[in-house]
Amino acid sequence: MTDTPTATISPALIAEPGHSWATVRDALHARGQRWTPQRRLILDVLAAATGHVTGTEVVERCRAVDPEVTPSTVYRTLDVLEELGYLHHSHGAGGREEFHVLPAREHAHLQCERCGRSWEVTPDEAARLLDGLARDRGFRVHLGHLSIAGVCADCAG
Amino acid sequence: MTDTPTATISPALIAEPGHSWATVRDALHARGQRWTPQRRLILDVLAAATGHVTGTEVVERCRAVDPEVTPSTVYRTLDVLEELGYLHHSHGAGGREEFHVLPAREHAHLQCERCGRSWEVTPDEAARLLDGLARDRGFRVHLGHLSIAGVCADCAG
DNA sequence: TTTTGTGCAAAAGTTTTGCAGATAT
DNA sequence: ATATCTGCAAAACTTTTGCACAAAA
Repeated sequence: MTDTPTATISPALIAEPGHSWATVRDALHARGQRWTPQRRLILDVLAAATGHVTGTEVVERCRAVDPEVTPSTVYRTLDVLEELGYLHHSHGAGGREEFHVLPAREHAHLQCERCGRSWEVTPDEAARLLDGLARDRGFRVHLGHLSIAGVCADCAG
Repeated sequence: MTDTPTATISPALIAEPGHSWATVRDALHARGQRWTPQRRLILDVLAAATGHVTGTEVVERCRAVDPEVTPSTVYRTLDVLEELGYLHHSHGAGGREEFHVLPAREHAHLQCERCGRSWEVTPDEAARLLDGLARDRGFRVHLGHLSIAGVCADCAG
């Protein structure tokens, strides 16, 4: 991994600034915490991330917009947002943390080891496995933390 | 994670030196590669690891036996062994690489987020999920790379 | 004004790499 | 003899932490 392109980030990667983060802001305030420009930027980046992003990616995309933003701020904010429940993280193919904004329903990720693309796996699809593990072992799977690696249809040829 | 105990490693963690690694040695030779004391030690450590170990753990356990062994040697050997197919790695709760010697049949891991214990998930148990993904999406899951996080029966109370 | 957040810089932890010398074949 | 391995040291990379100053409430 020597290729860490500080490339220009496509505008599409940053959510439209008009997005209302009122709920998050209120949740922060309810805990005596602050609503800052940096936190809004980080949320914009997360919201624009289709599926998931690594910590490094969030840092890069934030810095592409505002070079003043530092890694420490990003990581600390990701922690806060996860505590608030607006964010989950799992571990992708490279073993790096992958964050995603909490969607309507929790889902797992399917990740192709060859092309790197990823898809969501809904609770329905995973139901049989989850139910089986719950029934046989009493194990409750944390679906949002589940990353399934393999080879996708296209790459299998 | 400031606690990296260089603690004495229980003898139980190292496989009996009598173990025959003839197959691995032959596979190495078949590729023009060398059979070295360091590689044998690393295999002993891996074989004694119940289920999985992180790269750091392999390093520590090797050094507990022979302090001369260096991280670079361990990581390079792990790569070689994985290329040969004697080893697989996945990513555990902390996102760190977890290696395990390739068992008779490939299996996934179930890992409790509270107590940290882990169990094997057999292909049978995961079959429904795997078959579903293969049928509906043409996605072939890499079972040995699958680490399922959640809460175990004991911790759920 | 008081507490929380930020940027900076430095550290921590894991894994990788370059290289000269050692070793397996 | 010769290509592969090893140990050492240093680097790469991601993530964390301490601290003084800035900013939010």
